[in-house]
Amino acid sequence: MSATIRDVATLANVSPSTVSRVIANNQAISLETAAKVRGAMVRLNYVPNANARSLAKHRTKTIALTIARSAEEAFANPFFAELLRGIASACQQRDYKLMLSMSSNSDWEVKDALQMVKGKQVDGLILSSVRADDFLVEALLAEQVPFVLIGRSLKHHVAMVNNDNIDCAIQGTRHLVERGRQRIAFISGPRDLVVSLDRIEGYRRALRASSRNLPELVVETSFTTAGGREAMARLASLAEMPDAIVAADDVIALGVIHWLKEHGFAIPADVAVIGFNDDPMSAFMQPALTTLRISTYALGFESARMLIDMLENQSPSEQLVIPAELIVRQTT
Amino acid sequence: MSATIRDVATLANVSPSTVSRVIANNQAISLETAAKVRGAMVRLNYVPNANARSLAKHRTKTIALTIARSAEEAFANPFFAELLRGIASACQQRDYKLMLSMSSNSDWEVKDALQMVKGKQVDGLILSSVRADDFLVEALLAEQVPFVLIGRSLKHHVAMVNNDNIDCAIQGTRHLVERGRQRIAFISGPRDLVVSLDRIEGYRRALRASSRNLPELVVETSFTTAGGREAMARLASLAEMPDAIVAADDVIALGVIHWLKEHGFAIPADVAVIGFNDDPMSAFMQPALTTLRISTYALGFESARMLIDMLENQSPSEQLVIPAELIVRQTT
DNA sequence: CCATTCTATGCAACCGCTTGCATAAACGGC
DNA sequence: GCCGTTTATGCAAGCGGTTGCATAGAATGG
Repeated sequence: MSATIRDVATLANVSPSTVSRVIANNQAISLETAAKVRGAMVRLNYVPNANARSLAKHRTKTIALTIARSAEEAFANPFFAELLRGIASACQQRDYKLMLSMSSNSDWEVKDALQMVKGKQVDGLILSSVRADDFLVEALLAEQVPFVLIGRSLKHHVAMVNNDNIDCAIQGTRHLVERGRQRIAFISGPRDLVVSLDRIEGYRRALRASSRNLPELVVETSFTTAGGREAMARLASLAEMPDAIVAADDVIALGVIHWLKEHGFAIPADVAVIGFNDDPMSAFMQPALTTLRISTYALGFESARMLIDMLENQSPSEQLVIPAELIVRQTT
Repeated sequence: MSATIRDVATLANVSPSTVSRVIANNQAISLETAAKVRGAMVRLNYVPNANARSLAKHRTKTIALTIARSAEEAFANPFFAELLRGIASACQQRDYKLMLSMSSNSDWEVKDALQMVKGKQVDGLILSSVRADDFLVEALLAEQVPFVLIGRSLKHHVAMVNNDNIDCAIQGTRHLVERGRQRIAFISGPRDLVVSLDRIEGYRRALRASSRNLPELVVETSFTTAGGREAMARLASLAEMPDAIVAADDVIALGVIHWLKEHGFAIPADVAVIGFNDDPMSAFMQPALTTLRISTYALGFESARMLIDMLENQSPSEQLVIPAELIVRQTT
């Protein structure tokens, strides 16, 4: 077994409390004693037991990210990789550990998240991909668990970091309207996610605002490349094919582009395409994808920072909106 | 504060030990008592404190994945996303939690990993991207920490799951040789990684085996798209430009292709390209990328499974090699 | 019917660290 | 030189579980 605080105490000829105070950088401890104890710690290669510490202090310095999809699917989308990058980076800066929780079904998700927090494995949660009917949010609120949302809740005022997805969709759609497109279709992600509802809403508003009486055309699919292909195929089988697509995600857009190329359509001449996220690959596609850069990394970084702030200073929960930007490239 | 085992005990009119035994599914407890206790647990919404439990049992049911790059870079490459997918899935199956540790510099990496294990936050580690001079492996070995490697160690016999990277590179290179290419260059990832050394080795062997006396041409870059572009630019500035590229990673290959298209080279007519990994995007690139499918997901899944097996049965450490497959698409 | 074994449960020590309170020594003021 | 502060450290009771050992009562056997 590894050395305990008692071993250190014995070696340094002090009491365990003193060692504990040295660890905590308590000012009451004299410099000589502290030095003596530190010496003993390195000599014994001592590392404090985090469990014992958490048990006594009621804090773990660990947060968890919950991803509300099955492990099988979650990371197929680069969005999560980017998000994680941002979160990990903030954790590193603040000396927090990061746990991951993924689950496919909603019950399991709630159970797992609650267990981690109530079981005192983590101090708080970051929730990604918020559903419209969010049981988890309600459960966490009921249990007074500190958490921050990536996205926004339809019903509750909670800490969150989000994009203005309605506005994003307006920007993207308006861009196509301005390019003179006549049949602008929207390919949405799953409609049980708030982000999907918001983007659909923005799309609709932009069309209505256009004063050109453009038809609304919304289809739903999953946030995958395959989903994009399939949705595009459905749209293409319509009486009149769209001449522009707003895809709710870059990977969907990738699928769309792939389908279009395979079937001999020119982009953007025949069909213009616009995506969401500005995934790292999007600049490198052929043709390079016009997209809404939502700063996924910042979303992740800020959510972790906010959560840790809440945990440490009990500072009030914020509502942060990360600005997005339309990146015009070759597909429009 | 949430309910403790004592609260449950009081409510159920038994001792804490009995409750503990019910939690552990101890057979000695009578069915009635167990039912009574379970009733009390749900009534109190009881969740055992994982810290107290770990402290007493010396086990956490948590493992960590260490990623030996800075948080900033690690997830730019879809390889890690796929890997994580596999690991998370195995953890879910076996009811383990997953922690993440990322670090840019080697000292920090060792410190962080050791701290997690010696601090009893996790029971074992999965190490990704093994360096040639692996301090971490040696440190872990010295401390008798359970771990499994993704990749292989040059110096130590340890639990690992790997591809036969030498063979992969041979397959890929031979494929180009057979297509009659004359100047086959290899773009490697950082040479301090074992995987890089192995792939270079395979490339060399394949060329030598070709009996056509083909020149060896190796350049090094990072595992990024930008790295691929830059490396290709370097190769193109040579007296004689290569007519085939083996890229040690699909994202590198993507950068190569991008550079080639921009500069008006036809693929594969002028230059053939082959990658490694079969990232999800690779099938969808234009032209679709020929690549070695190394089953990244399986790599992750198996490594977690193996680690948990070791942890639970003290079963001997295995050495697993995941087969790879050459996927021929349009770039060769 | 009593001794013996078995079954189900309780007691209490322990896992390793933190922290409120107590205290001895050092200090300062008069 | 005495007393009230201040300073540095120790004591011991937690934090919330687990588990070896003891034991009361039930079951078994002769």
